[in-house]
Amino acid sequence: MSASRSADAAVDGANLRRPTLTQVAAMAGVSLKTASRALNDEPNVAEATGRRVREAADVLGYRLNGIARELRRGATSALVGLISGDLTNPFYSAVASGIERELRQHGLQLLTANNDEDAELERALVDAFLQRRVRALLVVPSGDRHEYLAAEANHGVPFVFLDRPPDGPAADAVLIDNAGGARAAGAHLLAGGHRRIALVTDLARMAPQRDRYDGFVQAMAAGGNDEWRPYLRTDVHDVGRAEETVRELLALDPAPTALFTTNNRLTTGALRALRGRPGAPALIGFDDFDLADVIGTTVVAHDPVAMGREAARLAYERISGFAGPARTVTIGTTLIARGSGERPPAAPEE
Amino acid sequence: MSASRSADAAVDGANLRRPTLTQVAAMAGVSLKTASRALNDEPNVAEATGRRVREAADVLGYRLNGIARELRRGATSALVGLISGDLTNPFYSAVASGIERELRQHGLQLLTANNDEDAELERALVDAFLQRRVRALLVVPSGDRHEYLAAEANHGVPFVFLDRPPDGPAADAVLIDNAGGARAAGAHLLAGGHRRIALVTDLARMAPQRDRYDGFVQAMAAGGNDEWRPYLRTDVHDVGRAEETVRELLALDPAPTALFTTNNRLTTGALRALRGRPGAPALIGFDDFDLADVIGTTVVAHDPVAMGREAARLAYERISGFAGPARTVTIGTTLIARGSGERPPAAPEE
DNA sequence: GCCCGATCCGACATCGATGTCATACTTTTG
DNA sequence: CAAAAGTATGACATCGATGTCGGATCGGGC
Repeated sequence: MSASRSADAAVDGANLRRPTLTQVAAMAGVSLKTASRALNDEPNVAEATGRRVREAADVLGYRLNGIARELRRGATSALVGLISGDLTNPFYSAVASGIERELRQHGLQLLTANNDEDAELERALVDAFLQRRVRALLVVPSGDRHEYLAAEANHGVPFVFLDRPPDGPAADAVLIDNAGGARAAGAHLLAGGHRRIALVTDLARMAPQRDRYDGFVQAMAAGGNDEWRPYLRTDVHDVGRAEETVRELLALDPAPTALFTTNNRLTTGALRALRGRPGAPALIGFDDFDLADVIGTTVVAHDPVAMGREAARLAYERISGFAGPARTVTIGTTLIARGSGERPPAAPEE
Repeated sequence: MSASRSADAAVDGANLRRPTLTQVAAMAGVSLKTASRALNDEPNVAEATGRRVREAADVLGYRLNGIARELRRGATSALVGLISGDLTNPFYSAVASGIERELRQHGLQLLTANNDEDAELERALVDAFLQRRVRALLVVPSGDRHEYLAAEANHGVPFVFLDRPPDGPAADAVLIDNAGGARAAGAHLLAGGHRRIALVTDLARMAPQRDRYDGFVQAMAAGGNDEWRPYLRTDVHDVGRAEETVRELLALDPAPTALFTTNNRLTTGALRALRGRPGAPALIGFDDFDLADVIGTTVVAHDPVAMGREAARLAYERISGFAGPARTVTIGTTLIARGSGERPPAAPEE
């Protein structure tokens, strides 16, 4: 993850070297250390001396070299890394926003990277971040296999997992009550009189998806309903496929009278498929989204910004010295009825 | 923007010190330099020696100290900073995503910070980033006053402005064809037979808003329409206010037959106000958004991910040594008709 | 007129890596 | 077989800041 050769080569030509503290000191006619003292507002610097130093710094356009300072101060930066999926997914960007806000209060900076949902890349990113000496690392893991973190987890850099539990060593985590949310959705549809309920899920290798599946199944079992099984569709990963899948489901005979989509992407696909369709089935989506109120979509909502905030909080506590056992924070869900989930099953036949 | 005292104090207790190269060398029974050579795959290291060093590194859990390396290599990091508004706004997160993807190809890392639309904070962030020795700085300025960058712009760190032109020294910029897009929207509504067109804009201190206003006015002038003036509402900054404002507009007599909202937030507010309203006015929004197709909202679309990509490209060229004059890349807009902008004016009276 | 503590300042070591140069030991080569 | 060339290694300086410690200066108190 270091800069490519071509960049390294070119930079020398482009970046005029910035003035160093030594130069400032020279211009002010004082020693290096005195200049340092003056600019850091340390005590025991004569008024006049301080002024001279500050003036010199100003004239030269001096800017402290944070890299050198960090090295001297203990080789640990004020950075916290976040590795997640693409920020164009509002879930990830909301999480990032929550993290950033919380970190800022503690003078920490957020470094973001996209794992492209690729475990190999993710691993490389972790490595790069650790080399950068981040104070903590927040990860929304791409898949399930992250034992590779075991080697790191106990080496002093706190890890916090978001949305997916660590499967290897114990580590702090912030999770969503996936099963609970899905149970609520299932129960809500059953209560509405639905039996033929289609379940559309994303990749089963992602733990939250499995949990949502489980929750839904529990609700069905509790309601003594088995008619949903023919309408199960798993491992649907993008919006386009979701739209297609829902179209196919609607073409079945008998068609499902309700749909439960287990994340925002799938819900988007479903909404596209349902668009302008008379007698559309009921729909509940996991994850709230912008304008769901306008569209009238019933969702299982949770608070991704809070997730980020909590994760950052856990990380900060570790940074500050907390050494207790791994903790898990669970973010609750709320079913928000907006109409789509309350549509009754269509009359038996046409 | 350095870490707070409390954090600094606590860390010492928490972070076990990571092993240094010197320790690895000692364990392998070689000199510091030889260990360095071995781990960096430099030539002239005996096979057996290399193995011993790598083993020692492995056992100790050694991880190279990027901070020290950077200091030695030239005190310039592989980081690029982005200062923008809140990532929960999909516009900013899309921009960030485009930037991140482009940078990654060049081995650069993105450091993000939220300016909270506050000029003072923004300034502090710029300072913090420069101290961190970022290779380039991408900024979506909070306001118009950013002359404070003048001092920096010519000190070797390339600046790229996004969405708002630099008002001080010449610098690279990536802008949207705001006036053009707004003209198109205005013309589209006029062509649809509208005369009483409401214009709802965000804070006039933001250049893009002024440009969109100007474009709209040009379209009106070209169409010889003056009836829009009573329906102008400016400096509407959040979703709630936008919703309110639109409600008020609709209560007027005569009510406007069409609306043009000049960014995604305002459009969201308008959609809320219009929700379930029979005989709703036509609506065009600036900025495309998720599910606009489902809702059927006509928008002036552009590509924020491309904006990010272009900005990162400009920055990378500077980093690589390009020293030519400041460049401006303009991102085009497309009017996407989805229904809301094509609703005809209501019949004269009820 | 001398001692003492406070104040101001600077020389030097240090953080953890890499670059330069010197050196010991091999291997080629003429 | 001696000279030249090449390989493997280490000692030391260095990047730009901060921490330690000791020296100079100054004002007061006796």
